[in-house]
Amino acid sequence: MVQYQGVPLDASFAAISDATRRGVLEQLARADASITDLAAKFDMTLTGMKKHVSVLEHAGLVTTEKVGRVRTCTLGPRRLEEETAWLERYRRQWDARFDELDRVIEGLKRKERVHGQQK
Amino acid sequence: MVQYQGVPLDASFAAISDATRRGVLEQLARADASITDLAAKFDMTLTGMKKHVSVLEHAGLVTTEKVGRVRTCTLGPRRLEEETAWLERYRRQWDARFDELDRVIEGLKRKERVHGQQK
DNA sequence: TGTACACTGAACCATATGGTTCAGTATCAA
DNA sequence: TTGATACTGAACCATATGGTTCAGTGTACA
Repeated sequence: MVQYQGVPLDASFAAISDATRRGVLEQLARADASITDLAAKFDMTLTGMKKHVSVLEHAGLVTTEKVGRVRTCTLGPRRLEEETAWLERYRRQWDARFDELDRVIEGLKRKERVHGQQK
Repeated sequence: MVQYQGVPLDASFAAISDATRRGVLEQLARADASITDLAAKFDMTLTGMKKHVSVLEHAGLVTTEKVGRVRTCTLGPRRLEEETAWLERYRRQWDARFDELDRVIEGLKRKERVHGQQK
């Protein structure tokens, strides 16, 4: 099986499998924000939001920097390129698989016709 | 915030956040398989593999049909289109965000130059 | 008929997840 | 210096996850 060497697909797909975290990413795409900002926006405690941000940070999707009291969150370096690539490859395989099935079915139909003629 | 009405992004992203399940999908892209086949391929008990297949099935990524003793697993109807769309939209926002940052930085540099001249 | 096979469900286990509260620490501002 | 703000870490909770074993049920086949 393919090993996806060092590519943390697990971590990033898990990170974006949560609606709150997807929302945080979209928010940060509009503007940087503090933990307090995000906690307010998503109606959650600071501690709760901190955990979500940590998950996103570990997945490389967000970077943070603390200046004074405030930790500012920014979109991280990763653009979900490997994830997009995986999905696109999967879709190509999916298409290929169903094209193949179509051919198999066509083959069966053809055989059926021949069979019918032989009767 | 966007609501993704009825679109089970959570379920599908969670489903593909597991390496075993991604492997199962790739396997099924090559050929249909029984639970026993998959369990053997991924060195797992039947019960364990059944659970993974159930997760994929609930996410609409796999369909199964039991004939006699054997449950055959096939790629499901969903091609991860919504998921791909979400990722692509995110990447566009990411790009836009960093273009904007570039402009801001350019602006600061320009100001800095003007400031320097005023001294 | 009897035996082997393929799956299924229940129960269990360890760990992770998504949240909270509470008790800090550090910083800002008056 | 005092008080408010912003975060952080520990502890806790309920539930989910990823796996197992064990005890079935139903099917195929000699």
